[in-house]
Amino acid sequence: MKSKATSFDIAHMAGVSQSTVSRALSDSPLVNQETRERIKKIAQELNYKVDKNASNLRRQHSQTLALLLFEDPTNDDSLINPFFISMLASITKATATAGYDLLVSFQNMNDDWHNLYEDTNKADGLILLGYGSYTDYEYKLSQLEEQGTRFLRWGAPDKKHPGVSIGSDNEIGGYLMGQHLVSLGHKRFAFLGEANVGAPEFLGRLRGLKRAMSEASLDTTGVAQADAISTEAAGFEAAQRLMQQYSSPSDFPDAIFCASDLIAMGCIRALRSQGMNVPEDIAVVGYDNIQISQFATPPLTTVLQDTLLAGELLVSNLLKLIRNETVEDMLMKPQLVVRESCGCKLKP
Amino acid sequence: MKSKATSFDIAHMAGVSQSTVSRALSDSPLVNQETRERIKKIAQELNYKVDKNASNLRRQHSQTLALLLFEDPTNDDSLINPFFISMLASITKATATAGYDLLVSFQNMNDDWHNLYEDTNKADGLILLGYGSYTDYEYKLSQLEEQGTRFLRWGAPDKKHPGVSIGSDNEIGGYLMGQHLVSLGHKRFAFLGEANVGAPEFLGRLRGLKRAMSEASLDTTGVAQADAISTEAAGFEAAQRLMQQYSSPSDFPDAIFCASDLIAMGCIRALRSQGMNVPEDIAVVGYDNIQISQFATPPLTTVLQDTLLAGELLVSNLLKLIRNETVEDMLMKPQLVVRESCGCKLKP
DNA sequence: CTGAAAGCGCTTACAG
DNA sequence: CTGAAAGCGCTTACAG
Repeated sequence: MKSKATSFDIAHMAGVSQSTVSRALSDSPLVNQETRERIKKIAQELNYKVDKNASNLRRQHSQTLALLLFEDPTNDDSLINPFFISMLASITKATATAGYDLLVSFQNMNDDWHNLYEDTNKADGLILLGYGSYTDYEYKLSQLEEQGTRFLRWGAPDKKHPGVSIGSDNEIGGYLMGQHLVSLGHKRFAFLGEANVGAPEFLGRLRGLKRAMSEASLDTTGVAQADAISTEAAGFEAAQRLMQQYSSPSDFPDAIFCASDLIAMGCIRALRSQGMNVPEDIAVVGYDNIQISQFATPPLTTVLQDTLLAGELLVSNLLKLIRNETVEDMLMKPQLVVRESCGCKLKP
Repeated sequence: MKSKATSFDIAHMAGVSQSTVSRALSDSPLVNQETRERIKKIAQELNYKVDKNASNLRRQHSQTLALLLFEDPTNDDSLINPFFISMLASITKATATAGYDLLVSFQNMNDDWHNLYEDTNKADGLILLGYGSYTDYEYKLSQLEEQGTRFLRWGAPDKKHPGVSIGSDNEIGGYLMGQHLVSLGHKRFAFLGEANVGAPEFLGRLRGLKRAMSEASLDTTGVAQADAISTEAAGFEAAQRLMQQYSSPSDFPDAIFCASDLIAMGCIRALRSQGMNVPEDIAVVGYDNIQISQFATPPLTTVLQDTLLAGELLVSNLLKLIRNETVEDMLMKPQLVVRESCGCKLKP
């Protein structure tokens, strides 16, 4: 294993100075075309690559972005939210397209965050990706801001929090779903998913549902609800708890709006285990349009968030921040995906 | 945004030399305890962090690992194999535990691989994670080896390929499943999944199945097969093609061994759409034990690969390689997970 | 235990 | 268009 070539080796072989090698390899117009080509050929033969540590140190930036994934602490590793995975994939892609590298780290919100990368000049900027409220972490966010760290947050814009955020409009998502459900003739609803300030996404979806109900002159006070984090198992349990709230099956809701597809799948399993059929006896819908939702039985009616676009926006806006351009909060509009679990094939 | 503090700033404030600051911060025993504490306190107040670029440049290593994920080119981003996701999570965790950072990149096997990180000193070693054969990439692997790049490959050990690999024993996995299926009384089998040299994992699973059949004196020549990559959609189509191979339903196999859980889920959907019930009419089993397999209808009998352990082994062995220790190929033993889709609740 | 100094491999003013 | 030189912020022999 021979030690790696440096720009001095190339310079020596090409009979030029090291500065010229550096310029040639970075395609500086300052260097003679013929010289440039000669240098590049030698570099290739030696399999020379610019040392990023040296280059970054000198240029004072790292040409890499860091992604901090905050998973619900109750989840174990195997249960990474599929929605995050799509985001991970699209962020990775967008980062590479922009010529940056990506450092990935799964963080616990309660962790020390020592590895914030930007502190150590390992990354030029941070993307924070997690469900839930950032309320508990305001101090950390303020600290980031104070240090001049460039970061972007996935989630609902919230003027109370430091930093810029890009998110999907959950209220509209819930509203679109509510409208559809109402148009199908459903009148009594239940909501499965945490509905508290710690889960602003879910809360927004519920709010949208209620708005659609109000517009259809339905009474929103009777919407039953049971807490669930975004897992299949939590959805299963929440559905069981929900059912116990009703004294008799005749009181059951027409439709259950689940705050995520994973919850919806657990809900359907719970209903089935009680002998109920979806959507014949009761409609169940989800949110996220995760990969398997279309293959569920029945295929899930859900709300799609454009993760591809989201990843691109996150990356391009972080890059803007790094270039010291101003960036505004953004809210993306989600889209309804109608399949079978809402009962639309049966009731209209 | 004030510019970041350097070790010289700390030194100035502490009234010591910069060397001492550097030593104190790296917990060198050479520095006086009281001095060390004073320096550390100042560093914390200034929110000082060692510049990794400078440190890495000086120490000639980056304290980071790179993960190159090779996805089946036919898949789009949203369809990342769930098995890979578990591996990603466990590798991330193991890397962090070892005090390293992780660079992640989704690569197309056909790409140029310019970002190999190790070339550019951005990473100390590489983990290659992908399904399928490395045959087409032997040249690139040799090149890696030639350059002295430390890398480890997930997959079946293959003496023909350069580098060390860590993998799961697919032949044993298939064998365990085959044994179980045979013990349940199934006699005629089909296999869903690519069975060619380009898919050594799948091939190994099929081989294991056939070994179990042979041991039970079943004729292995009659095992029907249809190609499928590891997606639900491919499983669906493959199952349809498979069924067309039989002239009448009475010829149908007793059990279909799918090369992955995703394929199995597609297969079940296809059978169901033809009016067949799983496992009453036909048993279907998968491989991987992905998250949703336990929630499928029916819950999937499958083979579990310990991704947590796999991630840890990949990281710890790569670290050994980096320390110039010798590392041997490893094969992990998979485990049978019996649920309902094999018909075990019904036939025994 | 501490400090002065060299040097990791680049990029980029500065001078020609 | 090219080269000599400075310097990015560290770590670590070397000398005391």
